[in-house]
Amino acid sequence: MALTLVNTAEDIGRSRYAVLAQALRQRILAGEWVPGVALPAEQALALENQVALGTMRRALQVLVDEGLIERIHGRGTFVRAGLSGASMLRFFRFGSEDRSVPRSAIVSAKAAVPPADVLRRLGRPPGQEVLQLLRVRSLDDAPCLLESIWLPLPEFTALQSGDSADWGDLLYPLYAQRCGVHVHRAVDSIGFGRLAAAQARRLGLPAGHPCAVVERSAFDIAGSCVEVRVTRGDANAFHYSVTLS
Amino acid sequence: MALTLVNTAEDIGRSRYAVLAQALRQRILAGEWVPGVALPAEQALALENQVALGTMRRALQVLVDEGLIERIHGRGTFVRAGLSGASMLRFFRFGSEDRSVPRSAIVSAKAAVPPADVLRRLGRPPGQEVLQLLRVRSLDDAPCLLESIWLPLPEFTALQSGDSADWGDLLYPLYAQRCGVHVHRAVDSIGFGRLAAAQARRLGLPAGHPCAVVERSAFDIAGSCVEVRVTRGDANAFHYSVTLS
DNA sequence: AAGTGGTCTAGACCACTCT
DNA sequence: GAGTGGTCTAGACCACTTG
Repeated sequence: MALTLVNTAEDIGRSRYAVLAQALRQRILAGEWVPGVALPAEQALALENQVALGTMRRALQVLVDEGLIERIHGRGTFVRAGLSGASMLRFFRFGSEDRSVPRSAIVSAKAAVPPADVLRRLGRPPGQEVLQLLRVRSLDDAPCLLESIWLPLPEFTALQSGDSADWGDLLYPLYAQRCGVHVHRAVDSIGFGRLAAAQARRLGLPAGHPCAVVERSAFDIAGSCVEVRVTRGDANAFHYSVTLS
Repeated sequence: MALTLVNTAEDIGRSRYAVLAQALRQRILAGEWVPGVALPAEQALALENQVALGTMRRALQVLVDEGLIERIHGRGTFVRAGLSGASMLRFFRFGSEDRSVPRSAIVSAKAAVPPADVLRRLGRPPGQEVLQLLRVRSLDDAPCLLESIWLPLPEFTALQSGDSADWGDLLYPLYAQRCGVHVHRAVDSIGFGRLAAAQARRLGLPAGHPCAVVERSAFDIAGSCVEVRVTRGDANAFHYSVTLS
């Protein structure tokens, strides 16, 4: 299928490569190309759209900068696979020096109606049930992070019935394999709080202990929110670095 | 002065525009061009270096991406001015809705020998004196942030004698005007702690109250550390957002 | 009107990957 | 060797800013 050669109202005044980038973006979001399979060569795309090579290259560069595609010299242009891991560990410095992946234990997995703000973030109507996971992550058998995770249904029904013992330590690859959901972008919102008694017990800390709270909204390539997650860990272990320029 | 046309050992295997970018970068760091005055036109630079216009444009784009220069359509290419404000307020949500600049009060300003790690970050030998500022920032007359600031000497001698009453609420413009120091990049390292009694008193909070601690190292365009700052504020007001993609 | 950066073209040639 | 993206050229024309 070739790009339709229309000049929509939004196109006027915009540069050629910006219009091309937008057209390509829409084809990617529509699923015309999937991760792992190469897009047509830049030559072919340029011909198809009757622009010079350099113009098409520039349009593709826009999508590279957006993180939508990646280009590999000699191999081709690919839609970027989802995030494999966006470890919460980057926010904490626990004793162990190695940056190993912490062990994961699913405490519970059941359908439930979450708080209203979680449903809003998931873009679901009030009162709807979603899949709720409770997870404890441990380093050297010491629990360090507590996670509440909400996943929309029916997208994640595949996780509802199965045995969580063989899920492994990383959820995002699991989402991709079992549910075909690829996390492409995530927003982490950091705050401060205190552990409720039940939470403290699981982490081996006293009730009311200060904790860092990371609220994550994860999105797929089309921009739909596919996961809401709240992670809590000892405030004393929290550490994060930002650069301004 | 024209660029010297030498092929250093580091240049082999590197693209033409990368070599050009490096050469321009060095001339900028050496102070050949300063903020506010335009660089030569891309045409002139291309001629001077005997490359095509597109190649020079690409080299300049590298420096734009690095945040070293900015290009303004119809006006020219400029070395970027320093950060005007890198407000600590972006880490906190205090009551007042408007994102106004908090009032600033200098509590003390004196030469002193700082902790060893501060001297190390400033790249100064152990035992050397630097200028130490203690500052309280307030919103609606309520103190909200406490700052310890260390500035290397003799670069900041101009601030040692003067009256701090007329310094205003933003320090970085002051550094630029009075000391000729332009902050170009800053690294903020975030953690949680508790307020010592003296600190708590200044913020109107109980001793031992949880606080967020932001440790900043600020650098000039050449990469020298020109300020170390430790900011403390109520942990309950801390809030920050990061996006992964 | 003159000077600046921004867009676009139509090529050539190079470097990398896969078969 | 064939196919991919990466670099580089030498132009033309456009859009924006300033005098």
